[in-house]
Amino acid sequence: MPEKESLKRNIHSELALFSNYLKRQGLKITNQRLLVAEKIFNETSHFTVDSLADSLKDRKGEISRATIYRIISLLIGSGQLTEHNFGENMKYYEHSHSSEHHDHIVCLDCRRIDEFVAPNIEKIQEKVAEENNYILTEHSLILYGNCKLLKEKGSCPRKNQDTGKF
Amino acid sequence: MPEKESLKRNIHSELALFSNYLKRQGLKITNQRLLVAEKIFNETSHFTVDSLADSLKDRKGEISRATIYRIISLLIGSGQLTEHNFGENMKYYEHSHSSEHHDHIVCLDCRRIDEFVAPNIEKIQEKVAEENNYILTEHSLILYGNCKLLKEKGSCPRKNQDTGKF
DNA sequence: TTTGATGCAAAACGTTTGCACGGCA
DNA sequence: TGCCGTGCAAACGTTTTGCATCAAA
Repeated sequence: MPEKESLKRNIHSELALFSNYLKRQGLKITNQRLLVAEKIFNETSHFTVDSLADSLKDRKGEISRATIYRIISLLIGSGQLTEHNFGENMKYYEHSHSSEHHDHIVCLDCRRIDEFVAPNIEKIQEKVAEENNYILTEHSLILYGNCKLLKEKGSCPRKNQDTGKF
Repeated sequence: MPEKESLKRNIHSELALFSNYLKRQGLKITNQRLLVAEKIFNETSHFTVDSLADSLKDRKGEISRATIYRIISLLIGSGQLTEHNFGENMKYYEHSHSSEHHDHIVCLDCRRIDEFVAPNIEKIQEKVAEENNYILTEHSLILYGNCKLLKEKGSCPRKNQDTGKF
């Protein structure tokens, strides 16, 4: 797929989407909201509130954590942000691109998070839900393991640049 | 399967297993450890530290939360307890019976948690891990939805004894 | 001008830990 | 007796909230 180009283009339409959402809800379009939303739409991977706050520090006039949390709620409400629980004490977030649904595989060595798509699993999930008399609305599938390549090298360089967290 | 009978029998062997584990580790066998372990082995479903603490209140001499947390760690260490993240801020636990591995389906109406077994999914997971160059060590699959039966009845009675979460 | 948004600090929440006391081995 | 386990309260890390101030509409 065409990478950089379509990414840039999407950020504008994502911001427009978000603005429309705010208007529709009778909410105000503020600098903070646009700034945080843009930052999030530019993220290429999974992030935490902590890492987001860090990456926003250089912006003129820091944005408070309280505000970041509140904006994250809004973006989840607008359907543009997805929340993940990777078994830690803090939440991870991911810009929900309109692309295909995916699940995650997490390396227990270095906390690297990879994505994969498994249409077969999705189908079976539907069947399972049906069998159990549930109407399926969402799911969370996380695989945990160790990257083979890292194993070969002994351990991962990222393992030691540890933030203390994942 | 034969229900009540085998359950009772298992609790004794589970307690023996736990005692042996403690001895092997050079740890002491205390009243609190036996009491909490027994309570957990008697649980038929998923529970939280909160619900566990509640159900232990009537025992002579309450057991402190700190101790409960510490005993839970031990039971996870002995392989007799499994920790789950169901997307809430608190952890759920489940006595890991030696029975077949299962995954969970959670009702967003009433927080009911059902279990299911899907060997096909397990197989695909192995394949996915292989394709991504991971050695799979564990996984978490949670389906979220609404029980059909509850839908038919309008809503679930349990829905209103809400804890405010989910 | 009006009302909602922000920043700050404090609270909330589940969980962990330091420490003095108590009980198993 | 020695040493580990316990209970208490305080600490912790993440997230939420009350409130006075600020800015979008």
